[in-house]
Amino acid sequence: MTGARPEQRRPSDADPDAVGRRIRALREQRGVSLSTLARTAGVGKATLSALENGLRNPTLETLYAITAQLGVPLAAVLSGPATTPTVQGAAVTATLLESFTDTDASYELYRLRVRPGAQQLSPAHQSGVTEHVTVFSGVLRAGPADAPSTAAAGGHLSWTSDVPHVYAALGDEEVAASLLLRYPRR
Amino acid sequence: MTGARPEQRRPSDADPDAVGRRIRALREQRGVSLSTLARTAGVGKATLSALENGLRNPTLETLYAITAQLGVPLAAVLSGPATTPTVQGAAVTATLLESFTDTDASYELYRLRVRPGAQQLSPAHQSGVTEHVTVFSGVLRAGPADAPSTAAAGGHLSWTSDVPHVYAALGDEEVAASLLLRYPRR
DNA sequence: CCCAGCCGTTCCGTTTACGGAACGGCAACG
DNA sequence: CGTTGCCGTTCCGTAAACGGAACGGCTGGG
Repeated sequence: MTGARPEQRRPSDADPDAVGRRIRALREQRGVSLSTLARTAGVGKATLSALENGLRNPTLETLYAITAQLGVPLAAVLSGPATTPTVQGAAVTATLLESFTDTDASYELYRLRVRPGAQQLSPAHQSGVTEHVTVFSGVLRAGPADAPSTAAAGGHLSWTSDVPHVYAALGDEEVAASLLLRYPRR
Repeated sequence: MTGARPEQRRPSDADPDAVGRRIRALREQRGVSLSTLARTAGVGKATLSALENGLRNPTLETLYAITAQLGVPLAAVLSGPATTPTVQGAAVTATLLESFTDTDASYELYRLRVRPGAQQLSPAHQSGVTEHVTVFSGVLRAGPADAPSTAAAGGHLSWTSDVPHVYAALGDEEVAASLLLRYPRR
């Protein structure tokens, strides 16, 4: 590095490690080999390999060639949902992905993370609010406080949240899930 | 359509000229000089100058340093404001909100819009892929082509998408919904 | 068993993005 | 006028991102 400045680490926001992991995940999800993706994207295997392992700081052109071939926007491999509002609770972290309103109701779509070994009780919402949860990973126990249900990866739960309700991760794995809140128009 | 990944993209995403113009616009909008921004962002004036004039292919690190100093997410200079990756089909528009991978499977969360008066048939996915749809508004008829189900606002449908499947909006109202695709790890 | 083919990583020479410094242009001031 | 100060651009040596090729590992076939 130029100048006699102490090496500054920037592990957080746009670190090459996270970008590399996302690219590798997208590639493997499509069942494509590194060699093939490198060839079809028009970049060197050395480049793609180093990039996926976070050993390089790619140029925009390289990143674009790869994400274009993967069929995702460039932003998809950069740091996650940027500057989105997040709610933190005892056991649950919720990130708002999108909100939506139509004539009958308004909706809020959240990304949920539930930490293991803790439970979170939420007070009742206004009457008529429903919650829909789809579990990505882990085992989730959630629902009305007096009658929660359990769902594993791929499962779906829904309930009317006009009574107090709970969230808990069973086992010692963090639960990832999506949550859709539906607020009927009053 | 859910079979086809987003393949279209706006060409401006990685156009160094457009990126440079957006950075220059953001900088001037804040009334800060090129020299000052370069110093506070910790990049060379030569770099910033060349970048703004579209003469270089910046690295991720450089872009991040500059956008962080400008106080905007990196994605803000890659494409126009509020652009999201979108797949268009005959009847369905899908916007990727988030993708997620864990040890067992990977997930893609989409925002769906289904136009009334049309129907869309999607080919089978690889074996084991499941789709979860939660309807925001309108009435959706969707599922395996030989046995689709119907859901109204607040309802939820899910099916295994290793056979051809259909999407259609019943009535004359557009359907808004969320779609979660789950790809088991092979 | 060997060999062919593909995998992802490593090696290495070339290209190029990088920042410090030098430059010309412009405005303010004595 | 010269001088000073900041502007954005250009020059240039260095560090590093790049792709081609070579490499070792694994798998399937003869």
